[in-house]
Amino acid sequence: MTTPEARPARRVTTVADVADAAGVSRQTVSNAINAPHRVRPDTLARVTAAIERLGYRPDQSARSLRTGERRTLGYLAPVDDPFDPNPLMAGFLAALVDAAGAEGHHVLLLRPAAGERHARAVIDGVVAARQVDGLVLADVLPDDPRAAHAARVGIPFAAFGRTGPGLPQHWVDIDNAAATAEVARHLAARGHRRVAFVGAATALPWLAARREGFHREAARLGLSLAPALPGGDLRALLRGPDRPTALAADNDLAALDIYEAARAEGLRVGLDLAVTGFHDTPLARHLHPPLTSLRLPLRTIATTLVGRLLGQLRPAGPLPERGVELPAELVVRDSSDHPAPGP
Amino acid sequence: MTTPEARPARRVTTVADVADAAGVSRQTVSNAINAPHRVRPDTLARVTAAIERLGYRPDQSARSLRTGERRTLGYLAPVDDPFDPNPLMAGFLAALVDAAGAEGHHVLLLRPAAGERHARAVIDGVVAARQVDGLVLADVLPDDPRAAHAARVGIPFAAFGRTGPGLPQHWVDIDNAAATAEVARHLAARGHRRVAFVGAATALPWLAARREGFHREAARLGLSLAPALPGGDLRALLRGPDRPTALAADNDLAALDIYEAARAEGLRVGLDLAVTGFHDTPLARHLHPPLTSLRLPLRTIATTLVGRLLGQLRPAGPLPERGVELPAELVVRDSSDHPAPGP
DNA sequence: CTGTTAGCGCCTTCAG
DNA sequence: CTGAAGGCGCTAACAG
Repeated sequence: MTTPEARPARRVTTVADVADAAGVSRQTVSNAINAPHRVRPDTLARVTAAIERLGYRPDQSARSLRTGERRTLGYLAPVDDPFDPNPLMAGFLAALVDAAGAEGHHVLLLRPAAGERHARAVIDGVVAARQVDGLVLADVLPDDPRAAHAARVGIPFAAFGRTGPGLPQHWVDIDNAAATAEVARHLAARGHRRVAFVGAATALPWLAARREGFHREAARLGLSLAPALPGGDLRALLRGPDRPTALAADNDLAALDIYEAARAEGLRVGLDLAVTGFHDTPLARHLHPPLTSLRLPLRTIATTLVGRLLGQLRPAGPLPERGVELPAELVVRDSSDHPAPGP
Repeated sequence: MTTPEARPARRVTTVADVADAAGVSRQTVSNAINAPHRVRPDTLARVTAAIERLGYRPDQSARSLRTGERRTLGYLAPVDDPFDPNPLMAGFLAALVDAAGAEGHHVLLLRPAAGERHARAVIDGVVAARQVDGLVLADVLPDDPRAAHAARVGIPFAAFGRTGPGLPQHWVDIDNAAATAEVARHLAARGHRRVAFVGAATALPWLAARREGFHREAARLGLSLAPALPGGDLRALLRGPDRPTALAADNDLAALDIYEAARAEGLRVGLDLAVTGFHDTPLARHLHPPLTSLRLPLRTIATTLVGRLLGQLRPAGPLPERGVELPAELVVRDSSDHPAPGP
C-alpha cells in the first residue's frame, strides 16, 4: 500500500492540490476546467488563480483514459529516405503542429518500422494502443494503402492529396492544374509564344495535374507547346531558332536543371529564357536570377486538414465528406519577369 | 464472429478479452507482456496466441497512468518559419522516429505556440500534462534557453548541439572542425595551394567551428588562405591571378552561390575552381557538376540521442554526463575531384 | 506460478 | 451550484 517511492518521481500537482489550495472540492476544479459556465464566477476565479499559481495541467493519460480523447493526431508520410526527404515535409509539419496546437492537439510522428514497406502495422499499433484520435496522411494517392487501411480499421483521417472514389473524401489538395495554368497566363502576358513544361514523366497525380493544367491553358492561349522530351534532354530542347522562350518546371530542383542546361547553351536565364518552378523552396531565392515559383499555402492546408479531421470527431456527427482544393500562390521573381526575347 | 461496428464507438479489445480467450486471469496476460519469464511457457504461448489473434495492444493511456512511463519523446526545434525550414529537419526527424521506434518510443512534435518566442510554455505544458518522458532538443546553443528550462523543471533531455558548462552534458554533435579539416586535406591532396572558406560571419558555434577547423588545418598544411570576405563578395574573391583555386562553403546553399559567382567570372566549377559544401542535401546531387559535400550521420546521431535520453530514465540510475562527437562523412564528387589548375 | 486486490488521476453520474 | 461515489484499463503489490 505505502509505496516506498524508490524512483525520483517528481511530485506533480494534481486536482487535489488545486482543490485544497482553492478551498473547494476536486470536482469543482474539474468543472472549472471543463465546464466553467457551471461554476460561480468568484469560485471560478479562485480556482483559476490556484491553477495558475500551481501550474496545474490535467494529466493527459488520466484524462484520456477517462474520456477516450487523446488530443493527439498521428502524422504519417510515405516512407522515404532520411537523406532524400520530401522537400515539403519540414515546413508542412511546422504548419501542422501550429494548426493542431491551435485546437489543443499535439502531433505524433508515425513511420513504418525500418524495413517495413507497409504502413498497416503502424496504424494498427497506434489504433490498438489508442494513442491518437485520428491521422493526417501526407502525399496521398487515389488508391493509397494507408487511407484504405485507416478506413478499414475505422480510424478517422484527413488526407493531403485526394483519395479515390472508394475511400472517404476527407482530403485537401492544391489545385495543381490551376496553379500551372496561372503560370501559362503569366508567361503569355510577358509575351512568350513558345513554351514548354518540364517534369518527370510520372503517374503521380499531382505532377500529372501540373503538366495538364499548363498544357491546357497554353493551348487555350494559343501558345506553341514544345513536345514533352523523353530522357529530359533539356539542352536539345533549347537549341534551334524555334526553341521555347519559357520553360515551366514541376518543381524547383527541376528548374535548377534548366538553369544548368540554359547556361550550357549560352542562354541567360531571365533574359533569353524564362523559367518557373514549383514549391518555392529556399533554393528559389538563392538562384541567380531568383526563381519564379508557386508557393503552397502551408498554413491553410494544415488548418483545413486539422479542421476536417477534428470535424469527424465531434459528437455532433461527422462532417459531410468533401474534398477541398486550395490555390497556390504565384511568386514572380526575376527568372520570368522580363518581356519575352524577340523572335 | 463478424460485428458490423459502424459506429465510431469501436469496441476495442482489452486485457479481459485476452484473458477470457486464453482462459487465464487478467494478471497473467499482463505478466505475459511485461514479465514473460514469470509465466509458464505453455501458458505464455496460449496467451501470446490470443494476443496475436485478437490484435491486442495495451491502452497506452491506462498503462501510462499506472506506470508513469509515457513511452514518448518530445522533439523541440528552434522556432523557424515553415517557409524556411531547417534543411536537416525532415531527414533528421525521420531518423529520430526510427531510432525512438526501435526502443519502443514515439516522437511527439513540439513547437512554441504561434507568436510565442520562448519555449518555456511548451515545455511546462508537456511536463505538467505528463505527455513525454523526455525531450530531444535540436540545434542547441551553449546557453540554450530550452536546455536551461528543461534542466530547471527537471525533465530529462538530450541535445543535438553541445550545451554550455552550466547545463547537463547530455549532448551529441557533429565534429564540425574535424569535418572541414578533412576538406582542407582533401583539397591539398588534389594539389590546391590557395584556398578560402566561405560562410556566414556568425556566432553560431557549429558554423564557427567549421570555419576554424578549415583554417587551422589549411594553415598546418601550409596552404595560403584568402581572407574572409565581408559582404560575401564572391566575385571579387575570384578575380586576379592569386585567386583561390578551391572554396569550401559552410553549407550547400552557400556552395550554390559560389557556383553562380564562378560562372559570372567565367570559371568552370570542378576544373578552374574546386567547391565543397556541407550537409549533402539533394541539391548537391543536382548541381552541375555534382557537389562534394559533408554528409551527417543522421541515423547515428538519432540513435545516440535516443540512447542518451533513455539512459537517463532507466532505474539503474542516470548515465554519466558526457558529450558525444560524431564524424561527418566526406562525399567527394566532381566539383572537387580534379587536380588543381596550374598556377 | 497464478489469482485477488487496490489505485494511478481524472471526469461523469447522482445526491444534496 | 457543490460534494460523494464509481470506474476508465492497466499493472505493482500481495495472497493462494
